[in-house]
Amino acid sequence: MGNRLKVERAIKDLTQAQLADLIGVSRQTINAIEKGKYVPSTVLALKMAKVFGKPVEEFFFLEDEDLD
Amino acid sequence: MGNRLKVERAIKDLTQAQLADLIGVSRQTINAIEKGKYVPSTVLALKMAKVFGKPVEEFFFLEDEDLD
DNA sequence: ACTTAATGTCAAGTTTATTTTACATTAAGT
DNA sequence: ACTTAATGTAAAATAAACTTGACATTAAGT
Repeated sequence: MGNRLKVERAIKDLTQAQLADLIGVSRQTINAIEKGKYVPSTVLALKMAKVFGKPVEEFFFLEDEDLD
Repeated sequence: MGNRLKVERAIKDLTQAQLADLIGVSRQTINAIEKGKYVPSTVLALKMAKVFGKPVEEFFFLEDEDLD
């Protein structure tokens, strides 16, 4: 799965730590997700959508490797 | 997190087993998600969005208990 | 009442997300 | 060059997602 977290954070002028705080996870979790190290839960994705003010699909998207 | 999976399945006329097959998980996983037993990964949510032809937010949504 | 498809559920096991702590690296400002 | 904020990364521990297999319950049709 690909993501545009860095860009969305930049738009809202948020550090990884600030975003982590806003959605209630650790800073390392945000970093790992942003780096594509693992896939967040849907609750996390929805919380981010709330913070960024746009739908999940605009910053998380399926890639070839995700297709069955 | 709440969901409208049962309704979306009905619209597409899909059984839990068929949906499971389409997105590459077990039938029990679909059942558990539908029953709110656990929260799926964002990849799963995006795959469902693809099957249902609508954004994630239309069938998964935050509830009071999800708010920090 | 019988059959069958669909759904619900449970237990045990594996994999993956997430936390905490801690330290290294990068970027920016002064 | 120095300081500080931000980011990257890693190891160990815990929690949660997901699988498989198996069985119980519900719904619908005949």
